[in-house]
Amino acid sequence: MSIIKELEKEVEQKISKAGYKAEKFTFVPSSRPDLGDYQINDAMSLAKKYEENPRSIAEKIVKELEKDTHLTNINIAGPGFINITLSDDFLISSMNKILEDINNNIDHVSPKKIMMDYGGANIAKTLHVGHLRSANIGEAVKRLARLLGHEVISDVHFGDIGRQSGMVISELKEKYPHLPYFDPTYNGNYEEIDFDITPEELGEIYPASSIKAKENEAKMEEVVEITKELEEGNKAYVALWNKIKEVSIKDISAVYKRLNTEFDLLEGESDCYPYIKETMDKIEASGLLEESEGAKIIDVKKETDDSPMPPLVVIKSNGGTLYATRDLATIHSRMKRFDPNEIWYFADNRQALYFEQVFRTSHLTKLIKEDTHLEFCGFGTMTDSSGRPFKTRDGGVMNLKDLIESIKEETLKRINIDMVEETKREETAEMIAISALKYADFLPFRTKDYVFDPVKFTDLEGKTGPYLLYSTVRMKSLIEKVEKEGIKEVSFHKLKGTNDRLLALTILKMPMVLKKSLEVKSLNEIAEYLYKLTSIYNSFYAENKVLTEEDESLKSTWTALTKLTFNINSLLLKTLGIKVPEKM
RNA sequence: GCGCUCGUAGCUCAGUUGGAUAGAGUGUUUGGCUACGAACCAAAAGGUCAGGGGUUCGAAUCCCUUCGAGCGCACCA
Repeated sequence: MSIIKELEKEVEQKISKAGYKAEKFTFVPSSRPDLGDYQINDAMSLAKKYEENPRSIAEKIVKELEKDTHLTNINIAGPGFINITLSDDFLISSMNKILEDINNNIDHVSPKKIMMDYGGANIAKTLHVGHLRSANIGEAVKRLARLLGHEVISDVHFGDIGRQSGMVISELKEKYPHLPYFDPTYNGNYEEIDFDITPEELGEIYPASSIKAKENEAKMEEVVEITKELEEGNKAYVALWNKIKEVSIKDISAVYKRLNTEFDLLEGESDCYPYIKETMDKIEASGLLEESEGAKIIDVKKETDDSPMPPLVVIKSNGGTLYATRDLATIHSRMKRFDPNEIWYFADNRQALYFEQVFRTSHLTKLIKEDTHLEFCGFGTMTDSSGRPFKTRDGGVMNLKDLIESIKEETLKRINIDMVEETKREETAEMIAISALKYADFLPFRTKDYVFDPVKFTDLEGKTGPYLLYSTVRMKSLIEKVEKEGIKEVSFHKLKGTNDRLLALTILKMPMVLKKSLEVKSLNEIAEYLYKLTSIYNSFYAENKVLTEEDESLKSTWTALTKLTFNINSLLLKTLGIKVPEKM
């Protein structure tokens, strides 16, 4: 348990010793740092419950709190706010404990087995800026969940089948009609056909096809037919599709790697095919499947619904599967193979209603256990400055690789060439560019739509990834210099100045930040916290000269403070999936 | 039409299980490299929290309402 959590429990006990039982006990960092470090707001709400003056309640609580030697300057303000200050001795011993083991600053959870579904890249398309959020947020939440003690299995869940496949094949047929894949009389081995396609070309095929199919009914009919034949195992189409998948997955995986996004499972929608029959048998057995206009549907309305809830189509009227069929079969497959307690899905908010339908169906048809928790973690859409989903000038969406390259180019110009060896500059620029991209993506709250402004991502100053990296690298450099010079020991002895104390207090807030972030599955608070901690450190850094400090115990304390901040930055940046270079 | 989400500084965003004086970055103005690394630090200015009403000791936060924006509403994913 974290030090601050232990203190919180202690304070809660004091309140009950004073004779009160708070319903919503609040022990939070003070909004008035001039009055104290922490505040307790319960006297006001207790006043109503116990029909007593809030200030007299506060006084009784204060009397108990005063017995605690960790706390000083306990005072009551306004209608009954209790302000308390942590003693320097307490802060110093806390900092030493955390320096010794950072787990003293983390509250672990009771472990669960969680499957996380994020990434969701589409085989038919190259990765664009819209794929950033799912990868970044999913990966970071995974790392955070593991840090706090959960067992997590992540799956990219490629969109590797469905109408998009039909779109691509149909377009290739139009573009390369001579290919043997489209020759019904072809007798040879489809695997040996000499045909290559680049990721770039692939990137153009799908949008072209999609536009045509929207305008041309005959084209759409062909797409639907090809999709169905592919699903049913048409050898030519399967061979062609496998080739496309190979090219595309290789390309996509390389970008994910650059984003430090790693998956335990590189499965796709099509991997659920062996489970579709079992899944449909289970759904059928529930007796809830109905026929409607030729399709098979499930009514997922609830009596408590106060808005319309459309039924979920499970099998199309042409007998084919669709997104929902495959998501349900994937759930069945995951339950059967991994038996997780929870499954979390990271996808665009616009899919919220759809997932609600799938989750209800899973419960109703008992594809999952009674207590299996399915959760949709939606994220906001990236829009342009006028609020519409982001498009580049020519109407397409910006390619993720191009974006990374443009940030990298900017970064390369600013690398400190005296510090970074020539052979490492490329790698360093990559790390800095990725940090800029990822950090900017974490700052807005998960569910909020946000404006894609290339300038925002390419910013290298202010509240940015490069700022955090630069400061962290500088801390490391300082620690190395102090150690090289020779120092007897590194630990906290005394706090001097407001920044030392502020830094210690900020460090103690870390457990709450981590806990809350995992609860809401958003990284913005961790991102803000990192900036806050780093900027306080930088003020401290500008104010004090550690290296030349003559007071031995102060030098030791300041080195310890630098080390601790560095350790926390390293841990949290790693959790966000951001790598720190040696120099920059 | 029904539903969901949202509206906070010039711009981009935090803050919403109700707490004290609404915060950052950026931009603007100004100061600091003979310096443990200036991708840094210090300071100023910038607000009817979309408008109105209500609940209460207390509202950016909860409820009602008006205006504005985005999204979703069965065989796409």
